[in-house]
Amino acid sequence: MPELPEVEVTRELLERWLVGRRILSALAPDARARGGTSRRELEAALAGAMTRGVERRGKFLLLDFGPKRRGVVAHLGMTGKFVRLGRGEPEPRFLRVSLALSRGERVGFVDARRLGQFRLRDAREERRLAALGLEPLSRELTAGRLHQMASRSRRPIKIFLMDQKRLAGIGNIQAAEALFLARIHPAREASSLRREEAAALARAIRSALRRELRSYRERPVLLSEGGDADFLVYGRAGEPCRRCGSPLSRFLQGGRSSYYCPRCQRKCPTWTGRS
DNA sequence: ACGGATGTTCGCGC
DNA sequence: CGCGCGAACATCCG
Repeated sequence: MPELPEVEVTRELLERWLVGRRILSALAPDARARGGTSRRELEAALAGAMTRGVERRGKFLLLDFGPKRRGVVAHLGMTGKFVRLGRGEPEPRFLRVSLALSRGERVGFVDARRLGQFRLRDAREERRLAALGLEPLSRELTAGRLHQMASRSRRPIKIFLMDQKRLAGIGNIQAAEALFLARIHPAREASSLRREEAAALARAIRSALRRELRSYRERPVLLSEGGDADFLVYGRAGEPCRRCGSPLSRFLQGGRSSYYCPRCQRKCPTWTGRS
């Protein structure tokens, strides 16, 4: 599930696999889902490139080949992943882009559903990247800024959290996990959050992301196998809440599943301290 | 067998 | 501009 933590761990992998190594040739039989760079252009631009660095912005991965070459912007979508193939290793299904390195090694972008992207950077990509909101793991995320942004949105807080123009990198799973940690009901209107709730939420977001990062770093097998880490609430409808034991609930928000604990995450908190 | 759900983003309407 | 919905795609599950 490619949200910020998985994308960050993928970035670390790509850094180890690619930085300082030359791409001898590239094959992109099926790199584009809905527009993007043409196959010829991609292959021509990547052949001979030396990878200088791999960055992450929100859920986007950026390959840097130095000032003389166009970089790559990649997005995992829902099913995208990067794999490393040794000499003679058979190609996996749904291989979209393959980068040949020395010693017969290859790094491949695999994406069954083709909702991911692997494109050369251009003006349009720059605009998309520039439109991304703040990095939730950086100092940019403060209680004050979160409260200020939330106070201007009438959407449910969970939908708000997943808006990449506000915070970059949070998806359906991490939104559910963070709201559980902060004890906030996912359907609460964003602008109704009190200052201390926003502060708790800012801490919860960092905590949920770090927890997930740790889980992927410890067991990177989860990445390649597409397995799930164990979540606090996501995907656990009917199972007991890890905090209070009540059965967790599921409902639809914007067409996507939301999970929460009806006891820990009240729509009308009774602890506001004002009544 | 078939309908519904699955982590994503984008573009189109209001 | 804010917001909600459906599309893009392929697979899996009951």
